[in-house]
Amino acid sequence: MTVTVPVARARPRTVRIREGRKGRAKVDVLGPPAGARTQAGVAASVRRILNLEEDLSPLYEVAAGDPGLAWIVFGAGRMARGATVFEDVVKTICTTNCTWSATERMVGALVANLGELSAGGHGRAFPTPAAMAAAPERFYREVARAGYRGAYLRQLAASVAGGELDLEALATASPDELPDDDLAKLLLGLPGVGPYAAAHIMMLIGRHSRLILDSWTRPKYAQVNGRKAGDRQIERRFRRYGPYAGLAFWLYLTRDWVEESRG
DNA sequence: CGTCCAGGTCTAC
DNA sequence: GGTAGACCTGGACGC
Repeated sequence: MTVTVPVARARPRTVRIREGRKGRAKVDVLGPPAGARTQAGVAASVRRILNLEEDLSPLYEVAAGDPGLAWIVFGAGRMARGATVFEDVVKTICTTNCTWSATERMVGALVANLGELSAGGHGRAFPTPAAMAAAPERFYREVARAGYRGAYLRQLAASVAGGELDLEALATASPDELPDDDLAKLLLGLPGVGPYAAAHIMMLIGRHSRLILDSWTRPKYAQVNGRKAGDRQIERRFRRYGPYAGLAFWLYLTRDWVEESRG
């Protein structure tokens, strides 16, 4: 895949990520030669995007004893993410109460109009909080066509740009300093973030306790499971996974995505 | 054409 | 604490 990532105190860079040998990722930086600082910045972004740091072995230990999920232990479970938590939160808000095509339209407009061009001009980075905060209401309404989400996005961007809200810190805080319940409460306080979005964001920052329950996962669970089930019943089924319940649920639902590519 | 609703959330009871 | 209605948008669908 090709993504454009931010680089501290420099233009964004567009990188091509491919599968290398020995399970490694091979990263090519497009455009002008990248110095040491740029390489380090790009590497940090790629690590976050691919979630390379996370140790999922506790999940695999439980999954090994669950016939429905034993297949994941080869190394499944790393959800692709944005380069920043801010990006993940914005995109998640853009998935709420609309079709996937609408999500693509909104996010595409943000990047195309507010995102900084990468060195070499190969792509645009996801817009910074400052850029999104500076965009007028009209942009969200008439260009992004974000509807009522426009106000949420501007408000969120302004809080982050103004320094009152540090979303990036949420990804590095340990469960000891910030328990899942507190994190969930904090996220639910963000504009446009409800139970679905909070669970989704938490999954992306390595807090997998919450199940993402929405109009896609509920029927998908019924399909995979063979029969319908209420939210409480679904949560019971994955309770054995404790802090990994949400990820176990997600993998249970998306097995067909993985089997396709693994054969 | 009108209605419904999609990877929900917010407010007001 | 649980629930009803409103909410932008635009595709899908029935008429």
